[in-house]
Amino acid sequence: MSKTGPITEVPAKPARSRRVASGAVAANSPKAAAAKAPANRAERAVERRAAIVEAALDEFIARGFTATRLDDVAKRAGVAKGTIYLHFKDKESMFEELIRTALVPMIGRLHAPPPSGGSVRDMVEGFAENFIREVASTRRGDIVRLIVAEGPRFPAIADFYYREVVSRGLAGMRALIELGIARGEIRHTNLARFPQIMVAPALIAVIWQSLFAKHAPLDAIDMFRVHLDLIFGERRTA
Amino acid sequence: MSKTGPITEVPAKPARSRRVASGAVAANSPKAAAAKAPANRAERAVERRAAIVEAALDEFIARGFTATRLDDVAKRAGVAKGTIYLHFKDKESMFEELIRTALVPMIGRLHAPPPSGGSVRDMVEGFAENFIREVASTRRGDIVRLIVAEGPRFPAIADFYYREVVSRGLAGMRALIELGIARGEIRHTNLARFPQIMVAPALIAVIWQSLFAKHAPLDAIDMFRVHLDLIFGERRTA
DNA sequence: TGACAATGACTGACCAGTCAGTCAATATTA
DNA sequence: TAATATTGACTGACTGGTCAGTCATTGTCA
Repeated sequence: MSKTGPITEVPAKPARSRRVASGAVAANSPKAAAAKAPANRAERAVERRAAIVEAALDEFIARGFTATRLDDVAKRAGVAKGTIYLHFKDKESMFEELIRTALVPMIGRLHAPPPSGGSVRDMVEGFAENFIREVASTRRGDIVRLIVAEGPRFPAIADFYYREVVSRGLAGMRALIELGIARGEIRHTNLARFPQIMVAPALIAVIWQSLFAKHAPLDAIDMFRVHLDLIFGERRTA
Repeated sequence: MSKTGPITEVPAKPARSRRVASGAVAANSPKAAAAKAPANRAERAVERRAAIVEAALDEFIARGFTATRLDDVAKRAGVAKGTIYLHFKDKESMFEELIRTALVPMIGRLHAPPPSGGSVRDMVEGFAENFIREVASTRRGDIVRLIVAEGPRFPAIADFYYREVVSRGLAGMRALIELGIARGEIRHTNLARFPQIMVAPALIAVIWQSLFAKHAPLDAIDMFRVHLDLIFGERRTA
């Protein structure tokens, strides 16, 4: 065994082909660079960097840190390997920066102004539906799995994740729970001690999707509603 | 970066030293081989295999599949690298067999006769306490994390885990939930549709322990009791 | 044209897996 | 029982392939 591992193959779209053959078509005006023809250097550099980030995330998710080959990342990004090193110091810092970058949108959500209208249950339910739709069923979910997988070997990443995502998320959830208790929607006052319970099914859904979806699909949103019924009591009609 | 990675160092006890220098001490009788002097070949082989399994599990847990070096496993087991290949076909099948072997005790638990006495809540609580004590806080928990980490790259393992552990565990839990519903202990009949909810906090605890324990210790058993309160209603006194 | 971006062939370290040789344990013979 | 032969478990140096990271060369923009 050398090439053929247990690793599920990654298709690797060939990325946009190399530059359009030199002198061809001057169809678009020199300045009005639309989507296709990248204008100046800086712009192109940004574009390439994005392509690298994109490709690297896909590879890291599919193979994990160690098994990912930078040659593959380069090929997938449509770039030479050396180009990667114009943007990142080495594989390790590239990985860390990637994860950090990928988490920013999630962190953004946590700060998003909670739509204070409606019941606490509606707030939690809306939040969870968002989370499940945008995380559990997308590549962001794989990032969470990636953190679980590589966290112990990258303490810096686990620390960052705890600080920026977990502790903030739990604090927000705790506040929401306390609001629910104050309003009389939630009767179990102990729940505020373990906000983890509130989000547990959502996380289970993330893991389930990437490991067992093909064995037994899981309707995460439906499951979460049942979970909320436990906490807030059975829903009226809806 | 070549040797010094982000990898948290693993101490690696040097294992028992090579055979005691030839003619030394005949302190113990030739047949009554106690713990120290391994008697015949077969016995020694079994012992060595066990040492390899032990060492390999530690390394795989600490570093993951790809980053684990068989040289290190051999060193830790106090054995030459070639010896590993007397017991396992290659690294990959070694990994798979290890995981399978490590799961057997867990599978055993799932089949254990449920102590039918007492309430359903007591049964679940007893089961969960066991699980948290024996899995969440031990190396078995790391194995669960390892499966989450490597599962997507080892479909065979994910399949095995689903078939032997997950589906059986959930089926058992569903039966328990239905019993609880029949007895009137559980009012939310929908819970039987998602037994995952029942075990979610226990799994969260497993992941929490290996990623965030040092940031914020989590009393998993306490948390699980609160979770059960949601399902069965607040506990009387106890 | 000068300055910088991009390339990809190359290097050296690393590691899974091999195999010829060793030697303690066991079997056989005298 | 002692001397000798046979076995096969065990070893570890070695091979072949892989891959992170480098850098001289080439291409491109302003």
